[in-house]
Amino acid sequence: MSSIFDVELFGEKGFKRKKCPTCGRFFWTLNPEIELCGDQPCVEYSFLGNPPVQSSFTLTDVRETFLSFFEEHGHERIGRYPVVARWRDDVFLVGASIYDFQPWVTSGAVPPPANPLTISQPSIRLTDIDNVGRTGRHLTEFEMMAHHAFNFGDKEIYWNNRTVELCFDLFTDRIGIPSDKLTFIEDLWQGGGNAGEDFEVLVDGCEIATLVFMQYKVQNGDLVPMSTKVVDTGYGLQRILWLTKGTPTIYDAIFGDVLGFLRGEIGLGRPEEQIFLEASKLSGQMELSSKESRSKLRAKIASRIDIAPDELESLMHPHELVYAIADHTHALIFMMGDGVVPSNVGAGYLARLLIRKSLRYFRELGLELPLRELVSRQIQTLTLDFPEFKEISDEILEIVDVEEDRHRQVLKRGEVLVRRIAKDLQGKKTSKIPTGRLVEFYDSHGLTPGFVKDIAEGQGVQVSIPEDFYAQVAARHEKPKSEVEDSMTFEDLGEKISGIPPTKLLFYEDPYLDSFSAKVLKVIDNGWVVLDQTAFYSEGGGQPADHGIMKSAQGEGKVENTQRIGNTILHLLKDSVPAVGETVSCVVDWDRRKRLMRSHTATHIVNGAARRVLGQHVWQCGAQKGLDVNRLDITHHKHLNAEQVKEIEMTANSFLVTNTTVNVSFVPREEAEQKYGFRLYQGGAVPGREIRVVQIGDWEVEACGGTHCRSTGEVGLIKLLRSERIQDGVERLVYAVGPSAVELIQERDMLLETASSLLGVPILKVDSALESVLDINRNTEKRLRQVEGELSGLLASSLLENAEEVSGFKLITYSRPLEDIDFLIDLGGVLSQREPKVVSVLFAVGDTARIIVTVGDAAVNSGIHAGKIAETLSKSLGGGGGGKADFGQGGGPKVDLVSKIASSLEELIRSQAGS
RNA sequence: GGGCCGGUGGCGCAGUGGAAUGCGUACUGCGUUGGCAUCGCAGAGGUCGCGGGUUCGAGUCCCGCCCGGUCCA
Repeated sequence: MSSIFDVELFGEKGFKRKKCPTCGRFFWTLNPEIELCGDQPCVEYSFLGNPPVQSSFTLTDVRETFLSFFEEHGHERIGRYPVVARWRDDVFLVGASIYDFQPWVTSGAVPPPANPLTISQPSIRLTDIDNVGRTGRHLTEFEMMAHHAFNFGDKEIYWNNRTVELCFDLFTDRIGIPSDKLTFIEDLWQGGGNAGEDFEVLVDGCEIATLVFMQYKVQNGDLVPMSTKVVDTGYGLQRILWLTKGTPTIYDAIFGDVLGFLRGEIGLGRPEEQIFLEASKLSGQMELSSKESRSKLRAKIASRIDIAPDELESLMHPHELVYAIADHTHALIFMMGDGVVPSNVGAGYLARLLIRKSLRYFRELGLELPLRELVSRQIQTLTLDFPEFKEISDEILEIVDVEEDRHRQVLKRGEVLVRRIAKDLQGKKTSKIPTGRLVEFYDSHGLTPGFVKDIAEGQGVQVSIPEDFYAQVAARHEKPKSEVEDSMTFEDLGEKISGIPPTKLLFYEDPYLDSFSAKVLKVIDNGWVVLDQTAFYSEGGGQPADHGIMKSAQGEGKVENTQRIGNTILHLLKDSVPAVGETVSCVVDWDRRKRLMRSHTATHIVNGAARRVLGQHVWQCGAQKGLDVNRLDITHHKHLNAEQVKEIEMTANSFLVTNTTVNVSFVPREEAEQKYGFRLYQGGAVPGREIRVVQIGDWEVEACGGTHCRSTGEVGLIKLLRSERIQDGVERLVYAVGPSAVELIQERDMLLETASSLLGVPILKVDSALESVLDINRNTEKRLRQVEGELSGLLASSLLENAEEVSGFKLITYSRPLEDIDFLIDLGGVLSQREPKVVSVLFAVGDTARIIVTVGDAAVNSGIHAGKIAETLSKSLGGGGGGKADFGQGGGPKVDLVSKIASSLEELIRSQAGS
């Protein structure tokens, strides 16, 4: 048999292959009595209260045991990666150790940092977040310990035999698990577009490791073999510790101190071991996705330990919340420690989700404790293993406070909102809040149905929460259709340049090289030219492409774009395109390039300044260098005020004038990460075994592919123009650099000059002069309104004196320019107040005509209706109108008819008076 | 990145296409009072987020943008 599962070790040790009668899967074991595979739901956990190992391991012990074991067996130990996957755009968070090496290493594009290697990678998975605390085994943050071997082509490090052997030795020799307790189940693993056979490794029903032999690409559902074969293992650190302790839940094994603290704050006793022991056993037996299955589980546990389901619920629920809080805040620290700032988008939202869930659980438990106190405790414990969180802990706590305050605001606003709606419904004699409203409260205002219920029922309005509430929320988010993908232009180019040797990058050898000669290797029909070497910088890292001139026998061509695909640089030529084989002489548009170099160096300086002014949580999360203005997006939880912007500007410029040398070097990845930390990856992680490190003194060190000035003095000047809020948690700094900055300052100066000469005061008095101008304007307007009021009084008298008597009413018609419409409305009001028998029809005439009709009390009582008069008159002007009995308005575009409709007016009044 | 909710005096909010006498609160003055609270009277305070469009007429309807909130990936 040549199956990948039939490894040498099994033969040597005498493992037997069996088929599980329940799930039908094949598995390997040394225990002749075992029939079932050993996984859930085929078997129950049997280590609870009865661990297979006698030990007093801690998390630190297990981690160290693992890593040193693999070091002793030829693996290089690699430091952990951040939990924020800045080097990937397909995921926000690292969910497994292999994420660290995707896609660059696994695709073969970049060599691994070491081979084979071992690592313990903190990983975050939020998909099962609602099961955390309830199942006894789910965590949002866990450490995946791993040993990886990358086998490229013929160069094999090791494969299935060695992998299983190492795993077996680790568990039996070092952890001390009896060998006949180990079960290896055959399975097929798929994920992230790859697949491979794998073993699930189980002990006493607990899965503690997965050994994947990744060797296929998934294409259209088929498995296509790859030349790269990767040993991808994952050992659950927390699971292994749980196994050795045999506590009722995994939370008891890892969060001991925190759980005790929380229970103390709430006044909650220790949970009944038997209950949670059974819960953990049983929850493995069933999917816990719906509320229904959760209550089924409750019922089952209740019958096992002979207790009423309601009583069981009240015994378990508070403890489940305590477990969940401990877990959520723990994961939160990893996320924030690695630079995630809570936000309403991206990874930031996931951090906010954890905070909000924790706060809701606090509320449910009646816990008044500030969240920061719990987080602070957790950090203290966590820094023993992760000292890197020390320097950022104060900021984490501050941000947690800000978030808790925000949440309070949400609830406060929500309470007012729900009260209002409840009152509204009562007015309509409806005593129940409709489900649609409930969904809207949650989706648009962040209010959970439970919260709404509390408030509404206090107002005497009923709320019933549907079972499928969250499904209804989800339904609101179903997309109608997906967007069309971008054009594949560059991918098309990629195929056409395969086989061309890498372009020699002259701009790295000498960033100040502005002219060079090169040989044309390839010309693609639409004007893209590949050279053997180039000083044209290709667009990347937020730095726009170089432009310039390329001279050949064909003439002088303009380089209008430069792009990089893999290791090849392509130039887009306009006018004269050279021929293959020609030698061309090229000149880089140096004014452009010099501006971009200054901008790029300035960006690093501003980033460093922002971190110094605002704190360690500041990370670059996007940057665009330009010829005139540049922008840098940074993570920060509050709006920047004018003082902070000024301070960043001053800090940056004060450093700039020290004229510090900008040092660029290629450094092996591991060395760079060790020396400078993951701060390097401000612009996302950079591929390659060697990283190009741009170091500006001790101010800022970044992995960066851009071109930079020799020293900071060349930047000249950095002028911050403004800050904007891009998203919650992300602030954008906009700034100009060098001569561009001077230009902008000059423009602003000019504006001030103009303003000062318009106002006729010196520049320093522009503000106070403008203030007094505005003040005068306000007073003038007020005065105007007063005069208009007086005028309308006088005018009313005169109009009433000259009013036409029609059927005992005083008919007034009067016309003014269109812009006096407000005056006419006022006048109409005065007329109807002064004279009960008045019927006034006022016209405002301009490009269009407006009609105001006011009618005095007596006339209204006699049946005259202002709105109807306005309507009738307006219709004859080609428009429409309406209004109340005493006040109507309308108008129409037929301006020239205004003088003629007066005659129809008398008729109108007579007919209304008669009716 | 997408969905939804919102933006009207300092603050909290009303406002069926037809007058912003807007409402509550805070503010100023006067009165009531030994003083405070309370109460009464008067007053001040508005680019209805911005820009287009439809209309005789837009806070209100349509489109775009800006800002805030929230949920989802």
